[in-house]
Amino acid sequence: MRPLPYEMLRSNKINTEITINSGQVFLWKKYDGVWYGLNGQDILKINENADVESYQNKEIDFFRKNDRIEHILKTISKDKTVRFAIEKYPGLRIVRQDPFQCLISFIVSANSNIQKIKTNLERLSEKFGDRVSWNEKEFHLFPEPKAIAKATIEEIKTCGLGYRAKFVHEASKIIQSGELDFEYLKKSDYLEAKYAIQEVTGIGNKVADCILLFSLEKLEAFPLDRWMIRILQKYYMDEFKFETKTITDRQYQLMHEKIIDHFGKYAGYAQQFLFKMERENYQKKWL
DNA sequence: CCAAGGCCTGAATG
DNA sequence: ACATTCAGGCCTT
Repeated sequence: MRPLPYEMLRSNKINTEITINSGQVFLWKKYDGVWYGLNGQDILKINENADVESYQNKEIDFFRKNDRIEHILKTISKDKTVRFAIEKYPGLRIVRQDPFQCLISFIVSANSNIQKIKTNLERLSEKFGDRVSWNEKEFHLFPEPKAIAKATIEEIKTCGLGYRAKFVHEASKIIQSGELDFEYLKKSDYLEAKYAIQEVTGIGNKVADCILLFSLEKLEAFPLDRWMIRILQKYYMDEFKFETKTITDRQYQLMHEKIIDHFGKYAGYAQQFLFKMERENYQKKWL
């Protein structure tokens, strides 16, 4: 199999624009050509080189620069489809998010669309997050668990969450109580962590995998949403074909096992490249 | 176990 | 205009 171009693996340059617009994060904005993003109780400012400045002066490896990206890209380059995607978006990365914000974000994402998810989360932050200013700009931090936990479901609904408001409320209470401990989950193995967070109503297979991949250090998580199923059917095996509208737990799990067999333990990175590729293809049809 | 139906909301379609 | 449909699923029956 043809190896990836040497220069690409060497250059190792992160494309912040593409990474931010790859469906992983929702609360990022450009001010005067500079990206600012909410990350829990922190705000991140990034420059063209993906250097991160933290409002809280924290050391955050947001773009996972410590991952052995060259090794990972080689490992997941198992077929021409992923290789094409990697060659097209070599600077795409998976980010390391604040777990609570990530968890709430993807509960909100269920049966929704990016534009609406953004609006919902912005309103949630405005209503329940602390207001701060930084570099002469006003921000609302992402709400702390307790701030949402003590709100009523009706108040949460004013952010446009609909039936998800109840889930968001419940999740916040669980996190606040310490019943779910993110630091512990980061150290747990994939399945243990997945079972644990799926106890929260509103977190099913797909949402759980997003949370695990983007905030809990589980690079083998491979979120299977509508898009990914379509991609797998289109470019991969017929085994990924479904006649039914809903995918059962068992089907999801079997699919994930096949995916790990194919891509290996960094499958989550493969998912991100495939997803980005197909989304761009789709959008072009409408531009 | 599996499959169908309903769900907040708002933008896009007809 | 207005009604349907559908969108990065999930839960209940």
